[in-house]
Amino acid sequence: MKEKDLRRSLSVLPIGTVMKLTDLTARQIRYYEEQKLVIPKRNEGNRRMYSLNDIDELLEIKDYLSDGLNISDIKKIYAERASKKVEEQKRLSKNLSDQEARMLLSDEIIKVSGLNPDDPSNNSTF
Amino acid sequence: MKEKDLRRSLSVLPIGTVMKLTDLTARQIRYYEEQKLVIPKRNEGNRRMYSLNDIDELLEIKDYLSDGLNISDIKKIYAERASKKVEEQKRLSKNLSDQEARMLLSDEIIKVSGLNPDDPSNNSTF
DNA sequence: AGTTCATGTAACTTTTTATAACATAAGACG
DNA sequence: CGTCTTATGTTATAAAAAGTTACATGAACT
Repeated sequence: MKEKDLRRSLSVLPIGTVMKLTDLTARQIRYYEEQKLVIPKRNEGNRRMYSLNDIDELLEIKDYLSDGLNISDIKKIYAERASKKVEEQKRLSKNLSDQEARMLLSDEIIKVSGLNPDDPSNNSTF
Repeated sequence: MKEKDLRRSLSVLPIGTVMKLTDLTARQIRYYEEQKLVIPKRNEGNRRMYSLNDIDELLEIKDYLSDGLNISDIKKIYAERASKKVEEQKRLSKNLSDQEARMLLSDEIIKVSGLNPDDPSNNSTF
């Protein structure tokens, strides 16, 4: 389900909302960014804008920390996960047809360019 | 799917985000509120906070307006829809057991009280 | 020509967020 | 024990975002 991924990766939430949703302080959220754990997009005015995926990551970090792990432990977990993803990616790319490759590319373009509010097929944005 | 409804009704988006998502100006969004079409929640600092449902309504209003309807036409459509909902509600309430009624009530309480960030069953917020 | 509707714009205030610097409690550790 | 590190709190200051209010305006209607 590709569309859901898109929605979840839209950076639309300001830090105040994230604070409420995660029950973290702004200080904590910015600190985890400083530690390169969750790096939000910025809007034109330099405000941090978070996605639903970012929220999930922050909640995960919160859990790990309360379980006694420290930031570098968490970084290791993320590194592990990332390398697994790369492997999976390699495995998949072996049997991608040109057609499929084009589709994935267009998905990426949509993600980078943001929403297209005039597209009438976007009945429900989320 | 009740959980999805809850997510969609969470007021988490500031007006700036809504502007981008709907391609409406702040003036337009506030005007539709003045006309009682989409009335957002407010945060502690009096800022308007919108839900995903609000976004959908705004997009619908935008469509209707560009189709040549005016605000009072749209109000009529909404009134129509609301009365249908009331009928449906009446019809359903006929065969609700006490058990079901209690469940619906607890759903309402959750909605009104906002998120419970400490509930460990909330694995993914959205 | 005058009125209404939907929207633009400008002025001014309050709230939110950013950055940076200093402070500190709790553990780790020689 | 004293010191260092880690994660977080606090405070000061600046800038961006958003609130309200009032006035302006083009298009459509009568």
